[in-house]
Amino acid sequence: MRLTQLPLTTFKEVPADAEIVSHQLMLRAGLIRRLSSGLFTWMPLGLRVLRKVEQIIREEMDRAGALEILMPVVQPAELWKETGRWDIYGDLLLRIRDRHERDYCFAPTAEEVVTEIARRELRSYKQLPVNYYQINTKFRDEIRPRFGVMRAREFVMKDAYSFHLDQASLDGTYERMAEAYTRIFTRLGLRFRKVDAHGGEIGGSKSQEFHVLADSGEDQIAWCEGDSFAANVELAPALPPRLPRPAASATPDRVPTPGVRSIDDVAAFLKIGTRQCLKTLIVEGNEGGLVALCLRGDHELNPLKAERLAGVARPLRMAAPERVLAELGAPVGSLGPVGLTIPLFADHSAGAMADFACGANAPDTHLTGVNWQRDLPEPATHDLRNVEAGDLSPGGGGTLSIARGVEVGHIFQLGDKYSQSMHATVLDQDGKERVMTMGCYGIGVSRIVGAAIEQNHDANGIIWPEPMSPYDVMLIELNPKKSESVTAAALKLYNDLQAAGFEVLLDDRDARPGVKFADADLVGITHRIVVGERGVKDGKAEYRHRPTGAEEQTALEDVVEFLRNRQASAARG
RNA sequence: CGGGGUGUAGCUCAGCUUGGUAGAGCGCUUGCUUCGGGAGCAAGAGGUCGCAGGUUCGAAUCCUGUCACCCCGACCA
Repeated sequence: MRLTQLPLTTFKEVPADAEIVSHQLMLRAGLIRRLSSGLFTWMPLGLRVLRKVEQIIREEMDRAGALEILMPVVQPAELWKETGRWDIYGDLLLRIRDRHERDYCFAPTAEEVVTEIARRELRSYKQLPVNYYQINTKFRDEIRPRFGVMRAREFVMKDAYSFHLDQASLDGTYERMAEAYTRIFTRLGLRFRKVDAHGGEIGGSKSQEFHVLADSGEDQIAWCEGDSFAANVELAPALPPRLPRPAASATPDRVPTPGVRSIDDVAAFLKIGTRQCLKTLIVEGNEGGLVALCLRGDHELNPLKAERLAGVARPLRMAAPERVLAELGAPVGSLGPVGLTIPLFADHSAGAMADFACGANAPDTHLTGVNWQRDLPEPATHDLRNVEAGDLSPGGGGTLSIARGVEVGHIFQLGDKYSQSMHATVLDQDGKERVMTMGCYGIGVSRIVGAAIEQNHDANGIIWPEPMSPYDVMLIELNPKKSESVTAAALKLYNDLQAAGFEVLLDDRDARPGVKFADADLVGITHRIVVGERGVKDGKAEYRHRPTGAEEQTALEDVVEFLRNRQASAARG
């Protein structure tokens, strides 16, 4: 493709409504254009990237034995009513009505439709297992779309659904999908991690997520180098401290702390570390009352863990500050476990504290030198906090590392949640009707494009992992109007490279060199070849590798060979 | 949906407090000079100031309503 034929509009300035780099760069490089909140047009260059991602996914899904189908994006309400999700799914589901006043929705996912297909098509255990997949548009009416393509309302997802007679078969396909995903993200050239996850609202039991590592990621994941432990921080168990609680040594004291509220304030005011402070959080109980949760001051509450406690409301809700003040007689900033009459749960680490500071349950007052057992009853301890870097791994192999990630893939074992309610059955060996068991496997295709940029960019622009690069080669001819020999050399290279199977983007615009270089960096194509008067005189072209910035000269007639070697060495890794 | 903020040229923004008939930089068009990391000069095109009401002799500016977008929270590929 010649740039004179492709109207590429790039921006020097950062669009005001884009917050994260990937969104900014995608807009600046002309990959996408926003139509409306959470709705984007994929422009020619962006679409090429999206298609490359799709293709790799398609190849690996096919290799893993999955069957590609294409389901409607508009789905009838009746199916969703069968599983009950018409009512449960809520406002995320975009509902529409046709001319006959019949209800439909725009697919946020396709369990219902695929289960409908399966119950019609699959009759015998001999046909199982079957794994259907599609790469298709989804719509979720997110409360707050943001981060460009990373959380759009309309997006491209690869969704797969497998059907089995028994758990063993499901386990097998689940593992094959985990392997396929690992191959996909490896082939895409992304740094990623597979972690244990919780199933969310889709239901089911076993579930793992694939995260592209990026500092801007919304999720935190924890893993241990020394063992196989890897989990979303939501799920990672925090082990009780190894050392027993130190003996009480301080004498209890009551300290006026006017205006001191947060743990940081308390620690600073008392001139102690936040880990010497105990924080008391009040959440709603499941029978209308309140429940207290105690954590070490430097720890963070894990809501998922807390809502599993007996007596705690699900989902977890923090108690309103007014209610806390009214029922406990102290504002949120001055609470502590001493003398509390509501049910109390302490995190393991909180239970291991000695001589700690905490609120006194009186306005603007704190206690210091407090000790369990001596000053208040021994608490029931549970795992209530998020793990932190340096915590012991539950796998026993050492300590945990923590990083941020963007969730780009999620695999689940669904069990019979959908097949049961939709009565998707086959006959088994004994001629008995059996409800199939299911797995489902998603990849956020369009999100991968954003995540890849989050992970791979510099001050000048995007740095595509080679497999995602919209073109193989960015060919730049410098000052085309000035020198016919340059134009001729560039054109010959353009044709030769294409004949050799390379996808080439030729910058034949009548623009200044600086503009071309800047655009090339912004767009981020892996290999760049410059043909200019200087080099052409000596029969040379100049090569530059976008990811490393490494430059080399090569004879014009050797460029094809040169790039072949480059690609080969990249493929070897 | 709750809280905060913004809507002025394709993009980034100024002008609004104190009403007087629309601006800058980048981009775009044309010409000349330039030409190896976002050129210079000159001449242009381009905006019913988000929309609708209201106040006023007069509204981008003040008032009311409305819509859109962005940020913070719960959700997720």
